[in-house]
Amino acid sequence: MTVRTKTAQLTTTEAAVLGLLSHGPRSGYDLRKDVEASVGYFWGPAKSQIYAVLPRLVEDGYAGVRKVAQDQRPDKSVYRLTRAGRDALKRWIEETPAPPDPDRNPLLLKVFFGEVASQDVLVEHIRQRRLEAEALRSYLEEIEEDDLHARLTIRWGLEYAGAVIRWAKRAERELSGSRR
Amino acid sequence: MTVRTKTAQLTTTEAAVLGLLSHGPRSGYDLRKDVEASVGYFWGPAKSQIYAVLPRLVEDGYAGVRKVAQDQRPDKSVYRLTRAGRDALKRWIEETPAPPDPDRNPLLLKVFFGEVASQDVLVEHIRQRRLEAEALRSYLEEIEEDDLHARLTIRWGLEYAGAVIRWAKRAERELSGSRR
DNA sequence: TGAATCATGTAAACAGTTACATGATTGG
DNA sequence: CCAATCATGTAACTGTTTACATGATTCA
Repeated sequence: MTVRTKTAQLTTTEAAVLGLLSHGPRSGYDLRKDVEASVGYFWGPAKSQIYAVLPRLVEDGYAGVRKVAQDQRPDKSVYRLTRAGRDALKRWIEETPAPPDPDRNPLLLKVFFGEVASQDVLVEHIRQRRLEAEALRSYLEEIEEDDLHARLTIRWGLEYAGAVIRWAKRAERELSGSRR
Repeated sequence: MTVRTKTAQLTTTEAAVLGLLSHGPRSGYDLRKDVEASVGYFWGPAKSQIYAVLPRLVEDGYAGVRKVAQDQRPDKSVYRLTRAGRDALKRWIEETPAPPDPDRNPLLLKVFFGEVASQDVLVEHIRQRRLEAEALRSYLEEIEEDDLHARLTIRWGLEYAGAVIRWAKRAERELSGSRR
């Protein structure tokens, strides 16, 4: 049998799920909603990942499950964080090195090798990225958050969006001015 | 036998390698050096990936190989971009949608769930990220680049580094002021 | 009637990483 | 003599995604 030691490192998705559970017990379905509403813009696992991760967390003693029968709704499994789970999350935050960033940026790759392509199409890609950033900015600007940690992530989102917008505007201008 | 259609989408690493080959014929070893000196800070595949990708590109007709015997040095395989390869790269740049960004940021996850951990350790993580960004900025500031596309990626790096530094400074200050 | 929501998963594939392996040559 | 550079790979693994599957209920 496979005995997994408690000190084995969490995957990022496992840590994210434990983190969400630290806000209270939830089902897999609830977690998916939560992700969208909170960490969604910097962490978005596939739903199948969430369902894959949950039983593993239970096996490792990081979470407990309780089956909840519902009438009028399908039954659900509600997971809650255990003390060991909270410790594991703490360890992950404190000890797991965060990989250096900026990492893997396909758009930049397109720009860097952009001379072989149509400049108009390239500009359109950049414009699209800018529109996304503008939408993110408006979305984040409207959030009133009183938790310090959540506020910091929002502020990062705003800082990031601002950087994208400034960069994109200039890039759009300069690439439009170049012959194609 | 497995017949791969020419129109199958490139992986990002394949596109990156084709892009590098568009600057002239190179061996796998050369490509690794190139990555470090150019796209390295936003695209860094493992070396084994490069060697895995190259024969695949040849199979698909996107690159040609030539074995070069060297005395005083191990032999090497020099790859060059074919016309089909250039077309594939162009198609990738123009047609493959670039995944929205910011995507997958483990440090932000740490910050968001940071209240369960030691604030000092958290601040240290952020400080570390800031130091990386400051190093990146100094590195990029020194580059004199006359190619427009390359210059745009450098400018993004500077914009990004600036955003990280501003954000981190404030986060460090605010988290240090909070009780742990 | 039919789309959206609630609710949970399986199977297969995939891109990419880590660790390992080999061996010659050059320069301090 | 030893570390670094040149040069190329294989094997095993892993985290994650995509596509598929099921079925009840609510609301327009």
